[in-house]
Amino acid sequence: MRKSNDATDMTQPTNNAKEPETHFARIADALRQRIKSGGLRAGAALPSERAVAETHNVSRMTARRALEALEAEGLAYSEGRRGRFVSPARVSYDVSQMVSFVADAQTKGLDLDIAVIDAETQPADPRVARALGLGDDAPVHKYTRLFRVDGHPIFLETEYVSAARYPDLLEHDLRQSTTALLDQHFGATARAGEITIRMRAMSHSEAAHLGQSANRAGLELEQIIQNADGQPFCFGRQIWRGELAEFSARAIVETRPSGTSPITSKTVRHP
Amino acid sequence: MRKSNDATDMTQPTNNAKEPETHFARIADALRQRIKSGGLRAGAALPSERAVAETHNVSRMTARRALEALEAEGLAYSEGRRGRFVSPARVSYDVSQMVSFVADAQTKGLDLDIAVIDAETQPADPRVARALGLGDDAPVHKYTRLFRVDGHPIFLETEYVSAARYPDLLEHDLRQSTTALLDQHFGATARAGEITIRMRAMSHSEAAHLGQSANRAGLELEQIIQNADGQPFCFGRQIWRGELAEFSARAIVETRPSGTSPITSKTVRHP
DNA sequence: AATTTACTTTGGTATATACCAATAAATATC
DNA sequence: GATATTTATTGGTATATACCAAAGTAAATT
Repeated sequence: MRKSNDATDMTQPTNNAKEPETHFARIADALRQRIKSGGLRAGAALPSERAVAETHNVSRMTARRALEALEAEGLAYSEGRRGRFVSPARVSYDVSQMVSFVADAQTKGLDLDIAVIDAETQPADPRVARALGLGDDAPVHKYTRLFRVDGHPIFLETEYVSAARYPDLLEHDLRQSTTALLDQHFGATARAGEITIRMRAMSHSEAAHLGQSANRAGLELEQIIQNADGQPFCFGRQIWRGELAEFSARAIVETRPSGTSPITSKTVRHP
Repeated sequence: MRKSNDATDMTQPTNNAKEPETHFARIADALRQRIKSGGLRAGAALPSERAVAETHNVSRMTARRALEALEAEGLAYSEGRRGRFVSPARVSYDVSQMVSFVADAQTKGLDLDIAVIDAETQPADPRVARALGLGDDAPVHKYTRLFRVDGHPIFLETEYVSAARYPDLLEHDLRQSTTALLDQHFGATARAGEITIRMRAMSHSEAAHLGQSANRAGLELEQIIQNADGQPFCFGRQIWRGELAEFSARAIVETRPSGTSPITSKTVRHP
């Protein structure tokens, strides 16, 4: 069952402005109802474009627009030429408590599995070198892994660590938490992390690994993991299927702004 | 100029797998180049669908797909029937240091302006009541504001606070930081916050306020702001234009998991 | 000079059609 | 019974066309 996305429309200034109510929107509404009412549950196949076109007496392109609308909402996803399916519930990831999704997923009892897509050692590019505090072209281990929950690909991660510091890392089984691995075998304990989250489009190959069609938007999560001395020792970049995830964090207001300087408001354009 | 989105494709296992190279993809490439090379800078209008169709000798629908691909990447955005334009650089928001975007934006010297869309007092719905620790149907102030940076609508926020605790809040000018407002006039000081970030589609009216076409995906940021006693006093929901923002956070690993129990890896499906 | 009117451009929606490649299912072959 | 082979289904791409409403521009009118 889908976790109700109770993000009710925020802007209802008492007006019940009639929605455009185009043709494809009505069809999308109908399908949306079938999903919400439980007629189509998570994992179930949606009717094909041609089927929707016929039952609603519209052209296939219009049926397609309706189905794509559901995709955009995250209610459904496409598996290429296999068909479209109802999305499962979102997975929550608390980024401020733990730096490892694996550990977080474990405590929640999720059926997680990890596949190693690629692993190699190569010179660090400028961005990676900067993040890890290494010199340019310093050797780094780079490994890409695909994470699945209940069989659904959910995100793709590429991590970088210094090859000089952790020489035989790639000899270990990478299908586990690397923070745990680095902790146990190399004494590198995660103490803090800097995380950046942004929305961006997936590349062709990323989309392919995640079972998505190209040009889909996803969430990129970039993190630099530091040890007790504040030294960064692991840099990672994840691309998540945006409709399947949500990230939570706890913020602490440390720097009590002295007096909280009066904030001047700017002019308003639509008064 | 666009901040280089140095999210280089993560999955390049030495293979230079030829991209599908469809017709619309080639056109998108050409436009992408014009943007990256500076030929089209932030704010500039992209050629219209019909213009692209003519110069590349394709149908308008194919030209449209190319332009929509750029939108999906965040390189461009559509302003309805006004045309498509090159996106400005992303705005960064540090969610772990400050609970207020206004304060964060100020320190960065951004040209921020706030427009009040709606403000009213009404009984709390269950979700809001739960977040604020109030009884159901307790009166709350609800106000919706549109935030712009350099004239670009960037996010829409609806906040809820107890009307009983802060009776005349709506009498004040809401075109400023409400955390500052609550702090100065009511002694409610933000100390911590719980934040959730997820990707979702915008509603029609949200998209309209943000100058977007319908069914666009955006980033929802939900936050519960607490005072020094851990009591929640402000609940807010923001919907951001995903291509214009990025969120950063700092995580601290507090609970040192004793021994870091060995993590069993699951079976891999694509070995 | 300010306002109204007419025209043009633009993206959004919609139809009808066509071909392709990957997938899945049914069928024939060994 | 396991293995090829054929067939049907599906989403992805592409074309050509058409109408609409909103937005911008130019011309005519007051």
